[in-house]
Amino acid sequence: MLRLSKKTDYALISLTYVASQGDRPASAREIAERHDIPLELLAKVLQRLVQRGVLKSQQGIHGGYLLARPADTVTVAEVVEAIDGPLQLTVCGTSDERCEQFSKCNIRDPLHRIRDRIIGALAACTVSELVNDRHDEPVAMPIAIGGMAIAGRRSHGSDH
Amino acid sequence: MLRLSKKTDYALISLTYVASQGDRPASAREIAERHDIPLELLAKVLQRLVQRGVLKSQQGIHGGYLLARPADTVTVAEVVEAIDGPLQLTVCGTSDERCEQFSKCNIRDPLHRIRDRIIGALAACTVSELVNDRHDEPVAMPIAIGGMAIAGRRSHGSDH
DNA sequence: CTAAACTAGGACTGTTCCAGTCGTATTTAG
DNA sequence: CTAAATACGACTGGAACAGTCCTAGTTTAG
Repeated sequence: MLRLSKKTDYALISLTYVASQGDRPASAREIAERHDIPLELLAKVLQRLVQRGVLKSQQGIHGGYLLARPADTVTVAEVVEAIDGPLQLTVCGTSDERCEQFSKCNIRDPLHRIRDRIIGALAACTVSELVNDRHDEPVAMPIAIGGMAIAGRRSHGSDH
Repeated sequence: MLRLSKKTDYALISLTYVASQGDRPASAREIAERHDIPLELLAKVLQRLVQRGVLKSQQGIHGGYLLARPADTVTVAEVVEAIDGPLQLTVCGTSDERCEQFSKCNIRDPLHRIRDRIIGALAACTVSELVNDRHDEPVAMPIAIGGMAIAGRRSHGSDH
């Protein structure tokens, strides 16, 4: 354990990409294809980032996502919490939740301090830094990757 | 995600307790009862810590576990790695393992740096510190004498 | 020598929770 | 009106963790 969820991973990848695109809105489909991420899953991640005020969305046919705030104000810690919820090192909450073993737990406080330090490590990195350190082709946009990129269209109500 | 496994949690609790008992070996049963941990599961955790050279065991009827090294040389990072294996923030390994999305991943290096910082946070805390900060009834601790101290089993200790 | 209490360790089951999918509604542009 | 996009809830599958069971080997007491 002690790893990021895939959703959080996808969120960071997406934010980095969106930030690298400046004012041009990036659609979920575009992000998914460029990074090999399941579209439907990615969509939910992006929507949650919108709810949390990290991204803003533009609906409609030429819609997509943009950063809601400057890239250097969005920390990795914030993204992790937005997707996975508050960081808890153990099941018996980090604060004052109750668990049967609570009173018998001899390492509550030190663990709490370690948690704070981990959050600190996550908070020390912003999306802006992610963008600067990425190694990513800026906007090449390969239309055909080993065949029809759009071939995987899902069935929609054909003739009715 | 981004939480410790129960096993790691149990390992830290056990090490803290074992360390607090000085030269008296603590049995798996004793640790399990005092902290409400399933005995069989705990046993495997302790065995792994022996294999990793963190604990040493004493077999036979009055057997149990002792620290294999001074408490201030055992870090939380080491315990986490002993139980959960090497820390990986994402499935596509932190180093040079391969995953399909690897080449398309735009946040590899920053994530790697964050991982190092987290390990640093874990390495900064030793079992010795855990012992000092615990809030645990020390169980009648005439350790200096060693040998005969048979700690009574306490079923419920509700402090605070 | 035998029984009891312990460690050692493999095999097995149960369960949770993440990852991914599906279906449908809504918005926007041409 | 239709196509392409966001929005969102409900559902399924599966991997990995959590926990159990069983057997073997070790040491001490009587």
